[in-house]
Amino acid sequence: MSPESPTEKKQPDTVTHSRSDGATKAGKKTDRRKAPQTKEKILDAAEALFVQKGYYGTSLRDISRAAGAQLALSYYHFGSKEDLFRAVIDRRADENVADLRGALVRVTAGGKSPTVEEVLSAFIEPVVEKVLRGGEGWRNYIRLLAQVAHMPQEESFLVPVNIHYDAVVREFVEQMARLFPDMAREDVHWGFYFYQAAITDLLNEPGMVDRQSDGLCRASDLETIVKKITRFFAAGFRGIGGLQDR
Amino acid sequence: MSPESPTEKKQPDTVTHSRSDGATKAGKKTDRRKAPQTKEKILDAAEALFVQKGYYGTSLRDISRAAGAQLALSYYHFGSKEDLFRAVIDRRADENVADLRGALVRVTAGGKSPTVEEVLSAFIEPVVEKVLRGGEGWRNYIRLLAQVAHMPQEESFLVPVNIHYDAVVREFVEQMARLFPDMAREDVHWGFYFYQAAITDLLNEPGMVDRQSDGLCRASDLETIVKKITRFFAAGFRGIGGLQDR
DNA sequence: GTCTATAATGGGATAGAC
DNA sequence: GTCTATCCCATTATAGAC
Repeated sequence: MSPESPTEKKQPDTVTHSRSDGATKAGKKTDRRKAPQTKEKILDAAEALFVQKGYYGTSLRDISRAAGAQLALSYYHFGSKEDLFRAVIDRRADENVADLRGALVRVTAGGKSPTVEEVLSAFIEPVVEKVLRGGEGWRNYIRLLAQVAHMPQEESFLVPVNIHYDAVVREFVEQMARLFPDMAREDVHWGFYFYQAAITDLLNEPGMVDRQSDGLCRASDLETIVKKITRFFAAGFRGIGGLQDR
Repeated sequence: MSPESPTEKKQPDTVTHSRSDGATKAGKKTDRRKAPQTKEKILDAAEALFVQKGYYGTSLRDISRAAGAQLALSYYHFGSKEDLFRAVIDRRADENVADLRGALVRVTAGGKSPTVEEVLSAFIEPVVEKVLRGGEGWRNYIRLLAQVAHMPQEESFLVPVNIHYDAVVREFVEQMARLFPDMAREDVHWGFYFYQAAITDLLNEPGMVDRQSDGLCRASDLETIVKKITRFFAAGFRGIGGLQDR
């Protein structure tokens, strides 16, 4: 288990010192206000490495090296490893939740009743969008979220994730329940939970389906998957909901 | 993050020395053939701890302490931490796979065509059976399997899991495809993959549904879940299979 | 804010007596 | 097969100069 360092390209140090706002203040003393850059670089590196090797499998040394920063700076900016992990989760959570909520609001705009497919799509599409077009940072973040969803509950550093995302999930379940007024509330929860499980699995572990299907299915082809998964789970909901017409 | 040792009852040392075959050889020297017990106890402890804290989060020192054995014995019996992990997976794999295969054979006995529910049940019931009535060891093992299914692909120690379980999963997918001859093979794989995702999530993380549903759903109530999950996914398969009558 | 240096601890792994 | 003792290295975390 040789701890491989990730294939990160370290930016040359010269770039680090060339911030544009440094020029405006006309170099009195050496401009050392690199904090925003360093902080972000540490967060980026942590995000990438936590995904690749897990929380325990990643050391602050790995992170510092990948970020091109000093080990001590992780402690200066974040305090501890757990705090750093929390900061990684927190950084993009609000935007992500806002996008999910926005998508839900959009399909229910004007009090109209959406289709099951529309509600299911509203939950997966903002996420897929980020993976496909949000750049490497978002790609790592989403996968990290999916990974966290599968970690042992006992871990104390997992709490912040739940805080961010529980509320919006409830709103989706609410909307689903409105679509199937005759379905037991319990069953709506189960159905949506199964749906979340499929999504997090997909985002997390691109390899199992590919292998089991001999390449027929490709978990990395997210555009195809959005169609497949919404269709399948819509059928599941309609089947247990007893209504074929929505 | 205090590393709690599991609630294992240490067998008193007196019992350790009272193996029946020790008497047959009429105590020449001190009978030290405790290997089978020690080996199993290390495996048991490893199984429990890997589930609780993950691979990297568990040290061989933790395992040895929980097993009531010396640190060096883990190396003597298994070689390395990775090898120990593999041994944990291997120990119960054959029996587990045999039960899955047996359940599949049973619902297709005599060349008869099973229902979708029967095939889905054949995949989840042997597993649930072990969790409910297989004792603590099986309960830990199944959860460990579910956990492994969600770990980063890159980990080298995950290979043995795939080796054991891929074949039988293919057989289930085969049978499913036979039930839906008009469904694209690809879609059968997707459906079964979603199903596996829901199962592994359920076995892994008993807490998320409970929380999201305010206790309405309880992931620990596996008997209820077998009904819910097979019903939901059968509906999913029928919906995309275009056949309402099987 | 950044750096070097180091403390304090725990990790995987092995040698060798019994 | 079991045990003690130990090597060597990585880890989290902090102190203090600049």
